[in-house]
Amino acid sequence: MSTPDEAQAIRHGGSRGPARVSSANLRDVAARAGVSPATASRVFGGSRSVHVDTRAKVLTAAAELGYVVNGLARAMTGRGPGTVAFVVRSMIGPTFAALAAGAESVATANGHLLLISTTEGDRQRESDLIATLREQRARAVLYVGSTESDAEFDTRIASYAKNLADVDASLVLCGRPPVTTAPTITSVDYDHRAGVGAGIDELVRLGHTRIGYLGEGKGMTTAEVRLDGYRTAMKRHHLPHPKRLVHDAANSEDAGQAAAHELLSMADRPTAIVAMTDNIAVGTYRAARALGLRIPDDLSIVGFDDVPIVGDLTPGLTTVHPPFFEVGVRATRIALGLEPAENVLLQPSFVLRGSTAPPRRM
Amino acid sequence: MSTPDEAQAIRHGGSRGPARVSSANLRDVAARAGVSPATASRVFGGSRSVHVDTRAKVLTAAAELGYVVNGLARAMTGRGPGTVAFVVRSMIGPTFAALAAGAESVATANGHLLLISTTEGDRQRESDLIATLREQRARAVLYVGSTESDAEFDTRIASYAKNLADVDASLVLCGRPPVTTAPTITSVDYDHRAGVGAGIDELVRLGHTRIGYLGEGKGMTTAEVRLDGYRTAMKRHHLPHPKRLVHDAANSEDAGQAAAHELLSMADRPTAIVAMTDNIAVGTYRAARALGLRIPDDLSIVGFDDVPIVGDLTPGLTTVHPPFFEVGVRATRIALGLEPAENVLLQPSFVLRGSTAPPRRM
DNA sequence: GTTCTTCGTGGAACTAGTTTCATAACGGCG
DNA sequence: CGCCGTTATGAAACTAGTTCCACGAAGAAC
Repeated sequence: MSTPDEAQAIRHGGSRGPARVSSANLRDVAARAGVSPATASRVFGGSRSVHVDTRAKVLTAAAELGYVVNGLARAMTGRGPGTVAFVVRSMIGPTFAALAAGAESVATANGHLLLISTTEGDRQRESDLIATLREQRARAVLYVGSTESDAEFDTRIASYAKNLADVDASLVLCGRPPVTTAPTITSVDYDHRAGVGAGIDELVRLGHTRIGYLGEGKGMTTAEVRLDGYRTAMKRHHLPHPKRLVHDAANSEDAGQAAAHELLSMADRPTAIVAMTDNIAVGTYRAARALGLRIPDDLSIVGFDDVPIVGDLTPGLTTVHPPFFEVGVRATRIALGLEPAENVLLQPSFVLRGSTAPPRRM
Repeated sequence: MSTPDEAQAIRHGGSRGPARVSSANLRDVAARAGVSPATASRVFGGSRSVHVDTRAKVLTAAAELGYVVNGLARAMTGRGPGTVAFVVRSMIGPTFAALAAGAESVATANGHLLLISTTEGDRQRESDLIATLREQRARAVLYVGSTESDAEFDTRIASYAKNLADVDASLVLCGRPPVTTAPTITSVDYDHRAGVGAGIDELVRLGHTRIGYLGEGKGMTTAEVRLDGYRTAMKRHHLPHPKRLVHDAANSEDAGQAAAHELLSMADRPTAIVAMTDNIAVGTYRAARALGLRIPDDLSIVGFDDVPIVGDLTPGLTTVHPPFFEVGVRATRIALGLEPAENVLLQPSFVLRGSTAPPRRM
């Protein structure tokens, strides 16, 4: 049916298709160099005990054949770079990049590669992804960001952790609190409560007593913790924080604007607003403008995230700067076993700009 | 020296070290199910021709052993997800995320994984990275963003392309112009010249004749193309564009501020400034404020990149919105061979906001 | 009732490196 | 000069799946 020659032709000339017939392999190189595959392997594997002349012969043969070590085959034996996976809901958004950059720096420094995947909040996609990462023998998985705070999620993440542990991969939560029902899963987070608290401390210091809050109230971990930070701080200062002062707003400028408009339209509107995120704070700027309120004279605003450019708003937004890069670094270090797997809670810094001032009528 | 039992113990209990002894492999599963490895492979490989009963037996055995397909071994035979690599100078910065998101969406949709690596502008690191990606048999490499525009770079990128082609991987330039000396390397870019041109058209329409430019002038591809867009548009409108109107500024707010300060301190200062990037534009806002110039009354400003929040500055920044996501999508499609490998030049959109107005003294 | 398919399955040969174990050669030391 | 340790190397057995080829059995067509 096909002569050897034809077969040869097919092997090398095969037009397309998945017929990935990489040019030369280690055995070819070894043969051409007149050594055994074992010796050739030693040359590329970095073993010291290869005679210089032999090494030269192998290297020459490799160059002549255009040989490239097959990392996939190498990976099977545990050599070569491993992968660290960065699993996040969405790449768009300010918080992602710095966190990923931190993770990447550690991964790279340790000879690993960083895989980034988004779930888009889709459970199926998420679980397929974990399955794939398991199969690909990812060394570590960073599960990044806020998620639903319900029992179903807790079960899900616990099962991911277990599944990954089966293949010696670790799972680290990143930028979100630990899961109470699965305390063995390490979390590297920053102190949302302290961040919001710092904002409120400053507002109280300035003399504010009616301080509103805009943000999601339920369902997402980050949202809940930040709201709790508001309530806790208000309590600490013995200030009232009735439900009317807390309006629900998703993390977007438009949602923030709408919620702020409502909150600021009340007769006894607050003199200051703490926003769950800078996006919401920016929406609050818009609403305040639309209502003819001056910032910070008529309304003080505190944001959270310290998104770029936000300092150049008029006035610059007073906000909380989370240590995103550092979170990425620490999470990856823990995931790779470079430091003990203990929950980490990093401190954000408070960035005082122009959007906060004493209330007008004191 | 070691009895079979001890060996067994070592095999399974091996404390740490690289002794990645994953629990069960395909042969174990096959043995337990009483079938051949070939049949077991068919079950997991998705081949249709396996008897339902057999399939069930294999699946049961796999479950009992906690078997997880080894994607690394699978990858060797060309099956399983491939990887698309996203190579970028730095992850920090606004342009990166949307581009990566576009790339990821296409990669994921086609069953691939996205690897992200930064070079930090380090040649050694970059070339090591390409070598690694070659070894790992990445299917496609997206080389993202601006780079030095010198002959050395052209040589370098051409050699990357060749090296990658050796292992059937494609290289696509992404968000930067083609390399003239290596025309076989596909580029997916957006029209920087047209973007800057649209800004100048608008300024001219408003009556401006003295229009300055702030940005890097030489050395980086994106910078050169944008500056060229300025010069070309000015020429088209028969407007003077002497060197004095063009000040050098790196892509940062501080650099922009410094350069803008200089430019605006001239006696015959321009009535409008086109900034290479929004960062520089924000710096220009600062400089204008410091000099007591009102925007847009005393000075019109046009940015480039449409970074988030920039619309909420006072006034909102008129700028150019590049189709980052789409660039990522198209580049990945081309890199994966889903569309013909032809250079793509996408059109940015012009976003008219409040930082542009007629000059005061016309 | 025989031939022709088709289905299900196993054996063995692939994908490509790494590593253990054994052996040979060589130099140093007694 | 012989013994011992080191170095260099190869054969073969690993890492784990996939797939071609062949064979038997069952059902379908003639």
